[in-house]
Amino acid sequence: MMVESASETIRSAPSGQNGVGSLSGQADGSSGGATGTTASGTGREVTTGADSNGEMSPAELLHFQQQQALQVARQFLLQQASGLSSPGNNDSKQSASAVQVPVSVAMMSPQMLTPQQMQQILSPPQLQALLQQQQALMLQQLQEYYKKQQEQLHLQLLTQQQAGKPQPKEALGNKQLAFQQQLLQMQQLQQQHLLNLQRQGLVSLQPNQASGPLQTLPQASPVSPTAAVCPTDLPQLWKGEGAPGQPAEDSVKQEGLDLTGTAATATSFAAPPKVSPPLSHHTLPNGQPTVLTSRRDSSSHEETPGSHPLYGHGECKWPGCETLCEDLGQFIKHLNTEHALDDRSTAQCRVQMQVVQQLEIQLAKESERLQAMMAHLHMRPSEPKPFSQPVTVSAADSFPDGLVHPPTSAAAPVTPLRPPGLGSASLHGGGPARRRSSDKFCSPISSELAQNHEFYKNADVRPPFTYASLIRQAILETPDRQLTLNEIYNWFTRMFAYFRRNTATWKNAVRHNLSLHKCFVRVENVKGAVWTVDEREYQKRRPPKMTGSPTLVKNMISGLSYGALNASYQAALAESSFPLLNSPGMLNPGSASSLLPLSHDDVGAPVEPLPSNGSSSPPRLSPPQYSHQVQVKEEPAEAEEDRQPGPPLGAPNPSASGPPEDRDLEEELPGEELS
DNA sequence: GGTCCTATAAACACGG
DNA sequence: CCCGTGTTTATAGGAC
Repeated sequence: MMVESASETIRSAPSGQNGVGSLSGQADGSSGGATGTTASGTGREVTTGADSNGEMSPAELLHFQQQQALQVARQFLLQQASGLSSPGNNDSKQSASAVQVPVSVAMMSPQMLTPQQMQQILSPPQLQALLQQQQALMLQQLQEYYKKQQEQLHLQLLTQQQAGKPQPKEALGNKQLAFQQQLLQMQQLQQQHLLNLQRQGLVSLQPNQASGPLQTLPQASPVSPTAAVCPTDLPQLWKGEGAPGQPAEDSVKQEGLDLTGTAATATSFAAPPKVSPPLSHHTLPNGQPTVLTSRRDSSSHEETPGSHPLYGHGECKWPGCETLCEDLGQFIKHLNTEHALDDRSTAQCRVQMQVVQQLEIQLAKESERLQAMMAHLHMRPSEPKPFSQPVTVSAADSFPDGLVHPPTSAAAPVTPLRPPGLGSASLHGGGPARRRSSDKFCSPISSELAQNHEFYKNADVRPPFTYASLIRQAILETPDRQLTLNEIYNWFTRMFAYFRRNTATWKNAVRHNLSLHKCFVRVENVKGAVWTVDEREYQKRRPPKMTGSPTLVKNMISGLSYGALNASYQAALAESSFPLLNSPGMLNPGSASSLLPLSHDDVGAPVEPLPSNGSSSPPRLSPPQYSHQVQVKEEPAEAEEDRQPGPPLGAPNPSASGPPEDRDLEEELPGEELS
């Protein structure tokens, strides 16, 4: 989809690789480019089990099952995510393969799209409303359900007691057993719910089959999940296959649900003319690497050579699109034509992103619940939670240094699987701690980078940042805030697989940028020259525009301008039949801004670094004011910059280190006034 | 259509 | 002379 335009802007990979810059050792072709992996790695996690309970204590059982439920949820999340990212991987109508991926992936992958970004994309009010609704409903539902289960349990116990087992001892034993069973049942039901949730995206799964493995309990669900819970307004989310008789399709249909499902249900399914429940079906693009057992239903497309995540069962899995395609080729064609980069697709993408986020939140909640349960039962989670996230998803949103980032399935296609729990932080060569400090005044690029560090590092993908911003980032990541040219080179190659491969040209570009932009100041040193960043200059020159990943940028921009957002988003909503969101009331820019820390990417967000200045009329600001603001922002950097260049390195010429700044200031202020 | 910004390519200067 | 580093110029595409 978005690839097309992307390739347009990002003019392919540098063709003529004259061996000019011999970066000697560093260009180890280790990058390996976009080799396999894909999201397939998800398939196994949940392995059923759960049956041999006989010896487990209720608490253990509980824990175990909760874990499973969580895993299932996780799976679902991953799939959702992969579904998101997938579209970009194949449709390569044009060429520039290496380039395309990044853009599209960057655009859709949750990994790349940080929660913040997602939030940017979706108007805060929308998000909030969604979240709240969904959560409320889910909670309500679960609570009701569990309540009922417990009641039932109680009842059963009573019954048993009344039935009067002669021996008290046995009675107790029975009681326990009953409890265990009940617990197990509850857990299984819960798991089922989760599975349903997952399944909804999988059109293919048949209710019976799906439930098969689960129905290990004899008294399996006297109370069908649905029945138990079922307040009519319940999100279909849980409805799923609760009712055996219900055709999978049925439940599937609502899949739009989770995300909005709630909302949608609550209001009504005002399916727009064109596409009905848009989000529906596709959600789980193709292949669900399935969680449970190895059901073949979903068929592991991922693995199949000629598969596409958005293509399955002969039809396009794009949200709201069920176009039948005979073969992959036809599908690709369809994809490129029908789902090209446009407002609609973009918006749909956003919606999908929200779906994922939604699920993440749910997972977090479940996780929290588990912990609470465990705590209550005085159990300490024995097994290391594979996905243990900070329980509160919101935490991820606010990552101070943008290091934490949830499910990374998005990057799956290209990056080596990384331990989910592991933030990219740990991988940061430079050292997270160090960066942390600098982040304060680093542009968001840092967070973006931090979050997707792994991705860029391993994927031969062109980072969606300008050379200037990258160089700056490299420099600012340094304690000294200064780097030699060669060190900058190294940073590039270290941080981006892309720059490991396409050497020559970008080095030239780096040099060119260093020389060209006033924001880069060259400081003579004992051992040579180092480059530093003049934040003032850098900030000054940002407002104008942005380049890098056109699509990404575009999206970010749109995310910033509510007008655009609303337009596209509503378009999507219309198609997605999310009436609730569509209601004007939901879109409230005012609250939006207050809720979201609109952090833009350095790439395209001129505003961030200079918030106060963000009024975007820098030049107009009175000199004192302007300079003041800048200084405040910059102080830390400057301070270091001032000292570092000189003293630490021997500073033969103190004039070199100190002056540059002053000089700049002098030079700049006038310039500002002029502009 | 003009302007600004960025990317890319390439020529050239300089010093080690 | 080669190489790395810097500087500068030219060209092209995208965005406003």
